[in-house]
Amino acid sequence: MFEVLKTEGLARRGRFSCAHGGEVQTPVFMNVGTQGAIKGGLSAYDLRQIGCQIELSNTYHLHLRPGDDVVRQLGGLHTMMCWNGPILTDSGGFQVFSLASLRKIKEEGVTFASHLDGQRIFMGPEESMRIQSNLGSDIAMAFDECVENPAPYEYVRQSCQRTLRWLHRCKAEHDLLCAQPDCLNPGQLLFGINQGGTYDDMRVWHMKEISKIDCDGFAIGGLAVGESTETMYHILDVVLPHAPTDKPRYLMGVGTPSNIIEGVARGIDFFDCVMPARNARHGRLFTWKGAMNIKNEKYKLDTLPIDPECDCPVCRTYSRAYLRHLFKAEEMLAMRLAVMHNLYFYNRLMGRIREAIDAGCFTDFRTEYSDRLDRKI
RNA sequence: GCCUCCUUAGCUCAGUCGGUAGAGCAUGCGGCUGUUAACCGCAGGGUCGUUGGUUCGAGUCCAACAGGGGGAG
Repeated sequence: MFEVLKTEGLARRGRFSCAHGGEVQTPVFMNVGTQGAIKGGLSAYDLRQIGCQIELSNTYHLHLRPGDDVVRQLGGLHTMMCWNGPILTDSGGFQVFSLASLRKIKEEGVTFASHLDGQRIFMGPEESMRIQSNLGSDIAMAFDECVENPAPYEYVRQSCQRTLRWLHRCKAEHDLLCAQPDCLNPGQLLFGINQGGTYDDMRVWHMKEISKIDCDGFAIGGLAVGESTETMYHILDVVLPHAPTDKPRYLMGVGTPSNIIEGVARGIDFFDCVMPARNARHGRLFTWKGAMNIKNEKYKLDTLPIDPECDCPVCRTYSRAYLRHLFKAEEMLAMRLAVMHNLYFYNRLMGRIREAIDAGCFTDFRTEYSDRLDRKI
């Protein structure tokens, strides 16, 4: 189900298979469709056009709307959104962080006040697994607590231990659900999540503990949530030697193009991030020379494509000046084209990383691009 | 020609009892990392229509003029 095909230093070139859509080539970027849709107006058809291998949706958001029971009655998330490729569902653990003002954590789980209408929502490990089972995703994420950085050592220690206990409960419930005769996706996989804040010993202890559990992959969570980039890289350096080598490693919610290159260099196989889509909607576009703000006045009469080196459908067709006009005029086409370009760029970035590892020149690729792609132009 | 109201930032408008001016939008720029984000933040921008008068001091009170809206005839 996961195979490392080639390595260069710590970087891994692999392939991964799950119930839907055949093989995923890694390292891979998962395109984020939180509510079963890529924000910015992209369809499942568009996802194919921009080279998306695997899509990510969210347990908390789909539970609230339209409801995981509804999704199940519609045949599951794949059928509902007409995407027959692999889908990973995040567990709701990130919402413990992002909706911190709307929730209370206890041993059993987390009580949220719905961000839509305030209604009380209880979600613990079992609830998250049941919802993800109803969604029928290919990869379910363990329900964890994503702790903001920096956080006091003692808080992180207790949270980590609880997240570990939650993982045991997730695993048990997941096994139970997959064994049921009416299970929507009996082949659904489960990834555990490493936490531990910015504390080396907690990170390592937690990774060793979760590695003992028979998960199909392991994620590094709780990074890019307040700490410096250097700290994030340091934690990866410290924790990844303790992750199983025969299972995929997923760096959750990361990140910038440079973060991804540096993550691959440290042995990460899976990434996801809202950044390319969100920045696109806000007019920040990635290119092979750096990131541009298409709304800047200097593009008013610029007839070049967003990135002359890019062969995405947007760059093959439209000018910077037209994109800028669409943004200034607040046409929805602006966001759609911008998101298409940025996601194509991210998927192409992963493709070039894979090609580089295959060719044994990832080190050169890293040297050429790591400091360059986040830079403003 | 008569009566009346208006004139303050690029636009639409606030501005208290007279104490040398604010907002929204627009513009420019920045931020965004398992989405509560088509969002958030910062900045530039003013001979307060003109000329006089009263006053220690006028966007504010008075007069004339200019431009504009409305009304009566």
